[in-house]
Amino acid sequence: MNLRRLLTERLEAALAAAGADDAQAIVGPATRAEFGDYQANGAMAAAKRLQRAPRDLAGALIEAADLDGVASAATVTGPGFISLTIADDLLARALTGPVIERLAGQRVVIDYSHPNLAKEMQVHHLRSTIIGDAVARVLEALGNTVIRQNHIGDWGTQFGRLVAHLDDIGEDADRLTDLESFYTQASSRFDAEADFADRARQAVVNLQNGDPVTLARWQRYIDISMSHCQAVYDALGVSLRPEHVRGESAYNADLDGIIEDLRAKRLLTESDGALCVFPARVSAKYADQFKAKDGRPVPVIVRKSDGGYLYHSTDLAALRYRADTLKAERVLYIVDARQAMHFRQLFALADVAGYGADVSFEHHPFGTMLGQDGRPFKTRQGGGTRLLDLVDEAKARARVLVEAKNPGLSDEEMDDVARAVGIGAVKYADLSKNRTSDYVFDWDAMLSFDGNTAPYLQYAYARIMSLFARGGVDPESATGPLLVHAREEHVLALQLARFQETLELVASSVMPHHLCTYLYELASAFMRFYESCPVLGSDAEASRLLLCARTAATLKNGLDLLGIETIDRM
RNA sequence: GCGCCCGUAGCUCAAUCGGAUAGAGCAUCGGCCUUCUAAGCCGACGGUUGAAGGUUCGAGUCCUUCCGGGCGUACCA
Repeated sequence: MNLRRLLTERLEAALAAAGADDAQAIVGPATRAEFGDYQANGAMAAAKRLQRAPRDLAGALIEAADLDGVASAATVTGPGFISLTIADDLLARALTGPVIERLAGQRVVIDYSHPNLAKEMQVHHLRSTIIGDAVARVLEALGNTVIRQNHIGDWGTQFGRLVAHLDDIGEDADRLTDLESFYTQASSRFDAEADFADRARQAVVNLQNGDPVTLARWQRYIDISMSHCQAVYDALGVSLRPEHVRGESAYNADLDGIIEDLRAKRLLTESDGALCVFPARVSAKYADQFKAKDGRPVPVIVRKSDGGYLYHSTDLAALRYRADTLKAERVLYIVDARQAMHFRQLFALADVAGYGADVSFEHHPFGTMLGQDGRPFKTRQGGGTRLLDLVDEAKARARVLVEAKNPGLSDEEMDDVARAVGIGAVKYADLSKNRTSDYVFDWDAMLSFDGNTAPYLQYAYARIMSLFARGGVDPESATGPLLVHAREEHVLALQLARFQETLELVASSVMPHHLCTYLYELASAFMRFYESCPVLGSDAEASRLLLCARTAATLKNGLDLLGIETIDRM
């Protein structure tokens, strides 16, 4: 049940009846507890249009709106706010319905993770991978058909030297367990050995020409590198699988056709030997965009002067594939904010070429991951932190804490808790931030288990499960009915009923931190309830057990959508 | 130079379409375990939202200028 939508519908019907047809009710959580549970701010703007006194209109809307069984109180406050308190009967119904309501969904392609297979996964791959995965899970849970696309970097000149190096040392997998040093070796040989550099360049040509032997070597390298990525996904609890991979190389065969199509549509201009599209020239819509410093239009190069292709070409082919073959209605690119210009150009290119005209293409950027020194993580010189190392360290640090906090657990349980807590902390630290600006990678912040963190949520869950274990009650059998007496019970029930609207907000905004904030507030509401309201053996036991069971289910569902484990004991 | 993004408490971050007295956590200080896990709860302290104007009944949010930071800016991705 989506309370926000319900209130919006009821109030907007009243607004329409009052003569303001398309006026918005603007319903949201109340900013202060004294103003009830929700507030509607739309009366003031509508009053201006209708030339009425805001407070009078707000009062009339409360009279006219069908709020029976929805709001137990509705009052005009301040200059014309409508303050609403949700009826406990409605909360009782919300708490016995499905935890997540599936809606009529869309076909949504999500492009995320996209590691560069030339090297091992580094911490700067974390954000796209984790954010994209959470978004994919939320959209799926709400009834969308989600198509994950791992657009891996598996093509380009750097693979020439890797293939040449692999050629020299043989396919000894042992030498490839450390991709990082393999890449470094290949790079330094490329710089130092002239004949090696020649063979590396020849390998690039052979790859592009489809030479079977070179392709086999390349495939061997890709397979090994990809299995490293899969190990990271598995360790992180990321839902990406090999079948979601569709890398840059998959579009090779489409590139010539893309160029021919652009040529046929008279969009191409040759400039310094390169084939370009000038969005500012071919469409009045972009006349004021893509300008250089001197005001001249800036081109998007789709084929280099040497005949080679660039990522604009590959991304355009991928875009067309997603629109035409995958039949996407919405395509989400979870990519670094530094690529914002690239995506503006890409979407403009698709627009003038007529690809996916009725598809919503959306770039959802995130800030760069910085080191403690405030500088971006170095990747080219191999100065980054391997993701697999990060996972191991997170588990090790969590394990130390678990041993200190709860020595009574078995060794196996401690491993489970350390994994769930350590990895959960790392993922949650990233997911809980909205910032499109930069993000400081900080071990201490990630592994600090206080405040708005995964362990706090996991602990709340474990406490509830412990309560059910102690009482010998199956959470499934806790069906109420809900009877609200204490203030803490109302607040907790209300927060539980807000899960649906929160998920829908995450789906539309593509911002998982809203779910984190929600879960943190839910856990807080539960902790306060738990401190002040005895459950087992109380007069209100059945109702309170329902609140506990529903909180546990919501925490588990919510954390699962974030890709974070829950444990029954910690 | 031009373009995009950012600037909120000592620190890390919230603030949904422009709403009411800008909220959390950490840190600091003070309380609460003989009953459901103290990885918890309660309280105190902490703000000219970078600056100045403007629009509005109402601005952290929108507009202008300036200051500071990050990123991007035709053949890397």
